[in-house]
Amino acid sequence: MSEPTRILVVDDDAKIRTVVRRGLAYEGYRVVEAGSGEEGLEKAREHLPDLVILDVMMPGIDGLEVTRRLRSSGDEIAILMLTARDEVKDRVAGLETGADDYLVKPFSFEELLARVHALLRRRTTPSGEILRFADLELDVDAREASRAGRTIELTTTEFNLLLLFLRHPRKVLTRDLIMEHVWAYDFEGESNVLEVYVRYLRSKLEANGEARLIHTVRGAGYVLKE
Amino acid sequence: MSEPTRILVVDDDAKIRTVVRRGLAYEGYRVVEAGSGEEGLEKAREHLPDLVILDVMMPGIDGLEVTRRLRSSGDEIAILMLTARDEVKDRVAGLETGADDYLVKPFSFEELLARVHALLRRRTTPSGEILRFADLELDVDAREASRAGRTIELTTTEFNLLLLFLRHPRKVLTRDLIMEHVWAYDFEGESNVLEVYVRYLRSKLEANGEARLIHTVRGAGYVLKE
DNA sequence: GTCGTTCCTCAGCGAGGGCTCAGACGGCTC
DNA sequence: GAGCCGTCTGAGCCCTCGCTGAGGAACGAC
Repeated sequence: MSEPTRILVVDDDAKIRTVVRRGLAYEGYRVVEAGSGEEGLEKAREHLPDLVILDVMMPGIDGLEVTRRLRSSGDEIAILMLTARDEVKDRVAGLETGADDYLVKPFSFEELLARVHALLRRRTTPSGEILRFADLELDVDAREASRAGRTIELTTTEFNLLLLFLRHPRKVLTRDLIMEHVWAYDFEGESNVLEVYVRYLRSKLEANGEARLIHTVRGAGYVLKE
Repeated sequence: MSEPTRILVVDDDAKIRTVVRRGLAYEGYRVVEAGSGEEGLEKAREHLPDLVILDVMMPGIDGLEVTRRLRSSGDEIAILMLTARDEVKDRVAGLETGADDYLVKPFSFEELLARVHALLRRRTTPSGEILRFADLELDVDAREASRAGRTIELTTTEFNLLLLFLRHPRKVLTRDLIMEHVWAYDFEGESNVLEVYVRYLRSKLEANGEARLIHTVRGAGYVLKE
């Protein structure tokens, strides 16, 4: 909500990437590019985008395979597939492997934008959502957490941070990724805000001596796990 | 001069949406459109409409599923379902999942309007409606509140604001949402009317030293909760 | 006109919460 | 066991957000 929506564009055609990137950036999205399937998977892991725009036909790992792997990784990422004209079988295969929608090349930017909007709408947190992990609950509407029944008040930043963890349980989130998502920094100088907020969260979540849920992964980042 | 009634129209057929929107707008309603179930849920969350007009047959999340999700979110929204001709099982299923009424396509606008009026009458002011939260009561007809038995006089604006809170208990309502509902602003310049009225309400509701019910969520908005 | 009511504006203030910093801690490597 | 690097911790600064009290504008009743 507060954090900007991230879109990953995977296409081996640099021209298409550029057009799409510029257009989407102008619309206020954060755009990451990848020129191949391999790079796409890597960038997806690195940035946890909300939406992936994916060309089917690429040398190496193609769009279908990328879709398959993204889906098997468990995150709920929206996938918009770009297919060549008249390649009906591609579109069918795309939807079957798990793409959420497809767009036939060539397309106008407006068409693309319409699909993007539609897909992102679907992704956004549905009403009444309560995220759970172990004995921890986060009521997104009420913006409050609870653990083992006791209510926990959170400040905005704490809430955003915990939300990120709960959306990606059991995944190690790197410092950079967290900073980028919760603080929207491409920060230059060093700062230890993240450590400080992890501490705040821990102290609130473990106030009654409960087990640690946010674990430090030295040299990497943090994970939410039992 | 109470807040305008909001109606959300969810149908994948743009023509139907347009006809319905124009007609209802002419009748003085505020209309929001959505072209899919997903978008419908999103718009419902964003605008908190009083009534949803919902097509059953839609690709993706269909009308039944939308109904289910709206109902599970706890808000009391009136739902009018649009079903294809002769699809009796749809109508039954619709009512079973929680729709309040249905209308068979094709329909005349007058028929639709009649149902809309009927539903809104039933929903918004079933005579003698009293909203409650904790020890707070709001008599919608009399436009007056009471807490722990003692009667509280409210001005129009105070009433509208409290009504909004009582219709969405335990939900954080953003400033923008509240402004939009109670003041019908798409306000440009800054104003702190909202803060002022929250203050008025608080001072009236807590005149005898009772616990706070309207809580500030810094950086976000306000919630009604114990 | 005067009075009362309600809506809204404004400016000052207080504190919540975001962030920084320095030093302590602790796990790894050698 | 020593040293180092990465993380944790406690203290504290400071800015912004929201709260407050006062008062002016608009409106209607009389």
